[in-house]
Amino acid sequence: MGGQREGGEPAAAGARPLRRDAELNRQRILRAGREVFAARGLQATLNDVAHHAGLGVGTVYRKFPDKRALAEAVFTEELDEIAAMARKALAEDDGFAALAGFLERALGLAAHNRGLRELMRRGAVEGTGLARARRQVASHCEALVARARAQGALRDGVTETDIAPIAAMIDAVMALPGERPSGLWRRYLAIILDGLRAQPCQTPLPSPGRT
Amino acid sequence: MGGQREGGEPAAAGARPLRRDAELNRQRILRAGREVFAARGLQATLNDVAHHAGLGVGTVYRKFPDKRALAEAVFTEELDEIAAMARKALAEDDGFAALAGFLERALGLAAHNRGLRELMRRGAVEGTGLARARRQVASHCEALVARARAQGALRDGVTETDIAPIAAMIDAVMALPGERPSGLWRRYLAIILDGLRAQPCQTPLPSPGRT
DNA sequence: CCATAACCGGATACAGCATATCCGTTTCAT
DNA sequence: ATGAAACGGATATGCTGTATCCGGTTATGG
Repeated sequence: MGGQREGGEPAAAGARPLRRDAELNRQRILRAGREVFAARGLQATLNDVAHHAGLGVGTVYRKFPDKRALAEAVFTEELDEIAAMARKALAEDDGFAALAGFLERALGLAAHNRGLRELMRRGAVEGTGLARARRQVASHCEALVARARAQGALRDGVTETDIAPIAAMIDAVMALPGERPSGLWRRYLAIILDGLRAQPCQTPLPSPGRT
Repeated sequence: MGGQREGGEPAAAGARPLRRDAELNRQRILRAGREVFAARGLQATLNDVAHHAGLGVGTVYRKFPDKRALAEAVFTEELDEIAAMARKALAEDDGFAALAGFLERALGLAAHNRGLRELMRRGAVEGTGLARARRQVASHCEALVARARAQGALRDGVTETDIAPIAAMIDAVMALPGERPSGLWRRYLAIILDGLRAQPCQTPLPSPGRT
């Protein structure tokens, strides 16, 4: 799509294939990018990534013109994974359970990925593959909401525009200092999901303690 | 308390009073600090504040050793206002309404104060007057929750430790790009409050549009 | 009105940081 | 073996926010 090679396996067609070690390093960098961005967020340096990959900075800058390029490559993949989750949810029968389950799974993924969360807040530059993946996810969410609504499972006034704010709220809980790796966010997601149902309902709350 | 004069009127006892113009400028700076921090957040520069106050940078640095000092002075006041709100709520009869009303009012205040919100996320340096004010607010929240709970108004498992995450969530909605000055947050606060009640209940949702 | 201590203004030195480059060295491929 | 490709990482660059310094100004008491 863009100017960067897809995350897949070998080099793309048109261009002369990379030397074997070079291609290997490309993979290493992508991997390291994933890990570093997940752990330290988007503000991580390409130097960080390089070091983490056991490579020199120069190597990284030869493969990816700048940080944006690498981040885009990395997160487009991850957003596509989420889009796939949504598609799978769309196949379930119970519209509300599908929506709820998707949110839980997608946010569970984000829980361990600070970079991804930061990306949700900010927003992608238009025209990138990343923006495309983003729209993809958004449109699947719409479908999920629409179906739950069609089944009469949603409280009056709930729309697809509620999804982003809800994600933002849960993200905020995840970002809370202290209980980083705990599942505290599930507690609040439960409260919110209860609040989205057509029929008033109180599922048992996940405890404030560990998951 | 700290080493800085209180926000009040004239100079403190012990020290020789400031020259009249100097004291006036002190007020100007405090005022400007409030406004600038509220609008641009804690990352605002003392140079910004100075310019906003119509004063030179040097003047500001003479009154406040650094940004932290000014921010502390400014936000201690604001937190005290919130503590006062909580005390007033504690005087109401209906424990749940008191809690809900307090949250609404306090968050409504935060809605227009980016600096204050950033302060909630981060957390104050221990030992400052600011930390004291913070604890004050926290303890009042505890009391508010305890009372609602004692009146049997709270859903099972809800505790005072839920307040901070809830505030964080609402803050996240306020920080959402785009709908900054809208009252969108009230919508989600309503959902969450419904979820806090002992009896399942659905108050009508504030619309996603303007307030 | 004068003297002088207090105060003001804002140009600028400083420090920290992330980005991106450059080029001598090493590795691959034939 | 030998040239092309790739590597490494020290370092130049640019930017931002912090804080100081000192010549000029203003208030105040005698």
